[in-house]
Amino acid sequence: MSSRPAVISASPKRDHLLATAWRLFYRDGYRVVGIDTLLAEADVAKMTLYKHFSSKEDLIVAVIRKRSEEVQDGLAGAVQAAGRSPERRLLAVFDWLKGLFGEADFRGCAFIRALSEFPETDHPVHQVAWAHKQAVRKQLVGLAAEAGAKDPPALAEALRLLIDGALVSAHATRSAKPAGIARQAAASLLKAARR
Amino acid sequence: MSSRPAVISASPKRDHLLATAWRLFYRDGYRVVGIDTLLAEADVAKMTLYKHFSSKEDLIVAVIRKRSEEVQDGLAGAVQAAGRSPERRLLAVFDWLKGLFGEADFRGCAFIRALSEFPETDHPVHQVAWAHKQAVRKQLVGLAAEAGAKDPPALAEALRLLIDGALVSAHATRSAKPAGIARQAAASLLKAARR
DNA sequence: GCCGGAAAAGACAGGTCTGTCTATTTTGTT
DNA sequence: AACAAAATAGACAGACCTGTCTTTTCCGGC
Repeated sequence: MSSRPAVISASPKRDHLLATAWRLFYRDGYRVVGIDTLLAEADVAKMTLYKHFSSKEDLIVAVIRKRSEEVQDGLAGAVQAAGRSPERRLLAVFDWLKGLFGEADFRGCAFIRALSEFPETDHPVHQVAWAHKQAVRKQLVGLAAEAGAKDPPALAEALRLLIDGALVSAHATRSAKPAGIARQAAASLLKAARR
Repeated sequence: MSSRPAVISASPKRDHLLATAWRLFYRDGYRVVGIDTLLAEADVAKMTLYKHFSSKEDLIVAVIRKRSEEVQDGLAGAVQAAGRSPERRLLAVFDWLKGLFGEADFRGCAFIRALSEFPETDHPVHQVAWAHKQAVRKQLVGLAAEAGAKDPPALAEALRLLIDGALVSAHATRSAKPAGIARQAAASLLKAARR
């Protein structure tokens, strides 16, 4: 018996589809990009797609889940690289943001855009996008606690507001500046939250 | 000669179309709602729509512009009703937000959703939605200056990040709580910005 | 009662969309 | 070389999309 996993997952075609779908969905939008466009771009047959994903919606969910993991890993890496100072570790989140905003193909937050394109809160795409925001919130609570905040969940929540706002601003202005504004505000909030 | 304005605007049919379009676009999304659905809901003929608007895109822009005026007026009214204390006037923005979040049909920020559905920054819909955010920013700069902030534009920018973040959070959680979090953070930032 | 403009009704063109199906070809393993 | 699994090409259904066009109907002012 081969060691093939029970769930159909690790497949080169599947990965290639996910990567291409991510690129197009993020660039143009989840709804506006059609299956045929995606297949032409990926150079993959339609039946192959529907063998790996039950529907376009299912594909979108998978794309968002994968991106969520990448973002969480990137964030955790940036925090770890920031050293041991709890304050610096917390503010490293905003430096990481600045880097993200500076990328040439930055088009805003894929998760906020998913929440917007699928505004019904019980829609699977909406829910998986929101699950990402909650995962980030968890990371922030840890950092806030480390940094000695009196009420870590409260500080984390405020920081998330700053981050989401910065993501929106950076998208529309095509600028990394909002990261700096958010960073300064975060430092101020942290100071106040320690007292 | 009657006092009809030069620009074809104040028409009952046009207003009715704008109102219906707003309701459907805000509930379901700008792209997902088709012209035919809108016309059936408004009980208006297709040619009537295309007599008042040159295209669907033109209609979306008009809807967003109208909503922007309403929001700015609502905000200005809430600030004025808050009295003369500059701090209270500034924080009234967040109380107004709380009321907005509590509305039964609240579905997030129509402008952020427009920015998300039309992610190209030079798209007319993207630009008109961003113009709204800048108009709100102007109002905030005034309030920040009144409240004695050292750098009013900087404080206003930070407040806008909090507001946009709260709008996203309130949408996904169907809760008015983010308004309180943002209000508290805003009060803290204001205190720090006065020193 | 009549006339003119606004609106309605509905067909139409030319696309696009998702998802299914079949038949053929490629690929990897033994 | 043979076989099985995976992927391909391409047609297809049935629905939807925006925008245009023509014909008919309504309605208010004179």
